[in-house]
Amino acid sequence: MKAPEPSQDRAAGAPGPAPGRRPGRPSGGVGGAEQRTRLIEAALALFARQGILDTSLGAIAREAGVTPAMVHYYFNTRDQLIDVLIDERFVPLREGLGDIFVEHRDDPVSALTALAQRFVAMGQRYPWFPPLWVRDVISEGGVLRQRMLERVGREHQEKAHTAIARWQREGRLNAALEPSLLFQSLMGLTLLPLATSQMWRGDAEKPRVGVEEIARHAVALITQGVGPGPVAHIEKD
Amino acid sequence: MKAPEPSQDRAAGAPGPAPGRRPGRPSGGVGGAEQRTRLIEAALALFARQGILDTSLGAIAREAGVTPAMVHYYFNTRDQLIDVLIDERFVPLREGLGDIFVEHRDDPVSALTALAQRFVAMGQRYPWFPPLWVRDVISEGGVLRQRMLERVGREHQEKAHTAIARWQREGRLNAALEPSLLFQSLMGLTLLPLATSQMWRGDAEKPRVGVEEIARHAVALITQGVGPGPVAHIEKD
Amino acid sequence: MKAPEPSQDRAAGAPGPAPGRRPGRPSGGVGGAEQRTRLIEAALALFARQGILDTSLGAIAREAGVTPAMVHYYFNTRDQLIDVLIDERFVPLREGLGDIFVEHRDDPVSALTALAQRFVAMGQRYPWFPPLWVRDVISEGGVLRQRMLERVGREHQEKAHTAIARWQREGRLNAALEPSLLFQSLMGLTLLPLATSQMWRGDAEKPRVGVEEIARHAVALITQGVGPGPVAHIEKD
Amino acid sequence: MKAPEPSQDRAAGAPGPAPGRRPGRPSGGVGGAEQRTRLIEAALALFARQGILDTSLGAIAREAGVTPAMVHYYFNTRDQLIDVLIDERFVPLREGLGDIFVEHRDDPVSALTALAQRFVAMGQRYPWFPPLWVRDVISEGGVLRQRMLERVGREHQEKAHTAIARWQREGRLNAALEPSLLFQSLMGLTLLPLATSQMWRGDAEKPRVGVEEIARHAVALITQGVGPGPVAHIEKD
DNA sequence: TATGAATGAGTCTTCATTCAT
DNA sequence: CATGAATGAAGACTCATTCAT
Repeated sequence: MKAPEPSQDRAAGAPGPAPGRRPGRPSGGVGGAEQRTRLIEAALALFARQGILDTSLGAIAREAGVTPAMVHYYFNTRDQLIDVLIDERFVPLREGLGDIFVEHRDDPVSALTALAQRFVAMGQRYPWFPPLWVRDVISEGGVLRQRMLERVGREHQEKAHTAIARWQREGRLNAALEPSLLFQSLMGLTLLPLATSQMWRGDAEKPRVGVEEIARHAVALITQGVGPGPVAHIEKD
Repeated sequence: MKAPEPSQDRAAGAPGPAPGRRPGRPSGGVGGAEQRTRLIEAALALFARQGILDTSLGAIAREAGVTPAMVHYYFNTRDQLIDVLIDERFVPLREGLGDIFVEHRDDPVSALTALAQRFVAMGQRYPWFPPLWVRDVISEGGVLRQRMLERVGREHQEKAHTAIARWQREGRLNAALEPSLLFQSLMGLTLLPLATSQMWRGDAEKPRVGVEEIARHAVALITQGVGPGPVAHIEKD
Repeated sequence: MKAPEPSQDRAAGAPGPAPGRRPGRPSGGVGGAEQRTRLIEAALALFARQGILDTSLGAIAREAGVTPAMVHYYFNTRDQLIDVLIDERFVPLREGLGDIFVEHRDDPVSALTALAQRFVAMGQRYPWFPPLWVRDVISEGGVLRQRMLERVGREHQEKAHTAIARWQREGRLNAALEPSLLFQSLMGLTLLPLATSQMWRGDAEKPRVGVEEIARHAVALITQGVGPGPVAHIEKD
Repeated sequence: MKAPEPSQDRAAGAPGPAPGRRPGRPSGGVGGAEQRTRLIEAALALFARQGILDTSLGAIAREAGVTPAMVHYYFNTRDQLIDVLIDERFVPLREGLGDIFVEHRDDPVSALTALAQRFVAMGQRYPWFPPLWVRDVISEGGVLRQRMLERVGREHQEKAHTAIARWQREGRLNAALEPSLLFQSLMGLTLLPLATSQMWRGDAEKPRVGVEEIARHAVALITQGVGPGPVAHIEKD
């Protein structure tokens, strides 16, 4: 209960000596900021592996080698931890994404190709990204989905849609595509296989399909479709 | 986890005898098998909405209008409920999928097109499928992923890979594609947007992108790629 | 975390046989409503002894010989338990209180005397009442204070004030008294000593001042004041 | 306990390094004794507002603008802080109280009147006193109750009882009163309304009943009782 | 003098599961 | 066939306290 402030029966429970230091690094200093980073990374790793909702703070603490109370010490609440993750790790990922549209303003195919390659590179560099994107960003009810929208808005998406629609009107892009789906398709073609392959886990067996293959496959699909490609053109000619 | 925000479901009527007398008719028979079906469907709906791990048996019972103990009565354990779901709902979905490869043996493009359309149709008919596929089948650590593999194996996939590779050798399919990724790409292009659009929820406002658009977009992408298409080329010529 | 619905890592933790029945009455039936009553009474006893905020649900459960989870089974949350207490135990206490004003409409002194005696009787019959009144009703920030106001409102108080003010105008009541304080004074003169004396605890040593003395003292004070009383009048005469 | 409602204090700035850099000046010296006094006063204010058991050391530190560790630095443990409060703030309040009995040795009515006025004055000067008296001194199980008894004993009370009893034997005081209750009655008539009125809180809206009214009411009640007073009687004659 | 870091214990709450009826 | 009662385990969060710096 405790309308404004907690703690009960406190008088009853004597302080207790609690002499035996048990877990974690009892002392020997790690440095505050360092510990915080360690926790953030542990959280990202576990969130990617198990999903956000299904990862307990205790699990994160264990992964980082500290007590669960430490997680609260640094982030106060689970929600705030997630907010930190979004602000410090997710939001920065978007950086420079818009530039691609600007640079390749007149060549949509190369723009989308660059975008696909960028996604793959991101997924390789930040292995937690693809799984989290799949599970907690695009899934309805995904934890990050709502928060990202709150924090970041739809601006970026809208811009992309506009650019795509323009290209279509100019006859530079397959007019049968749905502007609002293309972006997602690109991410799906790249991040989905990255999320599935366990390559980002240290202990996994050698994966059959590597980052290279994923990038090549995605680019091939978006540039040429599944058909036999240039050959077909030649034949047509 | 469980933030301090009051759980919506809890408010609706908790397990205890507390206030609301609880739903369902206490007696008056519904018929065993019927009840079982009702529970399975409630489970699918909730699993799709919230993810499997984040749906409690109590929530399922509430959704179906019975007591939590009933769920145990019919399925014994949580794990067994999931197994039932896989056997009775997921596995059947695969049925007839192989036929497409046979029917379109000599025309891979139309085969893949048919496949894409099939996925969209499946997603439309079984609205729980796309979200569950995204969250719990392809996501690493997804609950269904491991079990599906145990129960179903990779046979199907292997067969598809073989067919695709053959088409590539025969020059009928873009050779730059990765056989083991193509199938997943197809599903991604169709199920991903289906999972994201809330169209499967009855109470959602009219979505901007409907099933039609998703199918058309996917087909356009796989058949022609993002480029302006052969027609444009011809015109250019 | 868990936006709408809880439970995490559940998959990881196997059910476990939990063979050893430990506390409580493992079985042997107590009957639902009976248990509920038992819990309410345990709660009242502890709340009276330690205050509401400082009594943990665990303590209540222990007092009633059940697991803490049982408390939630019957009351869902702490707040709801308190609401039940208010509705089922506190509110009924007020019953018939207004009648006193009606019965003694023309004799304020006997009305207030009756009121004082009524308070003492209430405190004797429901030993949890005086301590709870002192700690959680009149104390600012007291848990019951706010809730009682929400549920019951000030109606009763207002009525009493009006009656008192009328008596004063009619010259039947000491005009120097403050109408809005008189009611509280009466309760203070009766419930305060009842709250302090531990007589309501079974294990206390024989108290020096019993219920009788408290009632007599309060009545004497309000009817005659501290002065030597009738004697003075006689002398005056 | 601690209901799900977000603790107001927590929002203000939790212990962790989380977001808000924390209050106070990190360095720049305030002077030890000064700091100690500030803490004592913060503690008194919060204890009065929320009760002793329900005020965390962290809340006190925050109120005083220092780190929670500082509280320990100055007082070692929670219990010792309370002891300091008793010794330095509560015990001194008693000072000079006995003199009243001596001064008005032969006029009990004016002695008790003076006493009542003294209580009101104390409550006005030390606004933390009435709430703490109600909640933590008179309430059974109140934190201060036991400690006060240990540190101060019943001496004072006994003396008062003796004086009162003597007056009664001498026919100067209403013989129907209970000596051991009179003192408490006096405090109840004065401190109780003082504790209830939020006047001691700076931000409260103008209270209807001020210190003046409380004093007048208490004096009127103890000197004349609730009846219309001797005057009325005389008139009747 | 002062504080950041860290922890163990405790609180409320939820949930899967069991069992007697 | 169905359910109410009950429980153990776990999770998030708070807090008093310690300690090295």
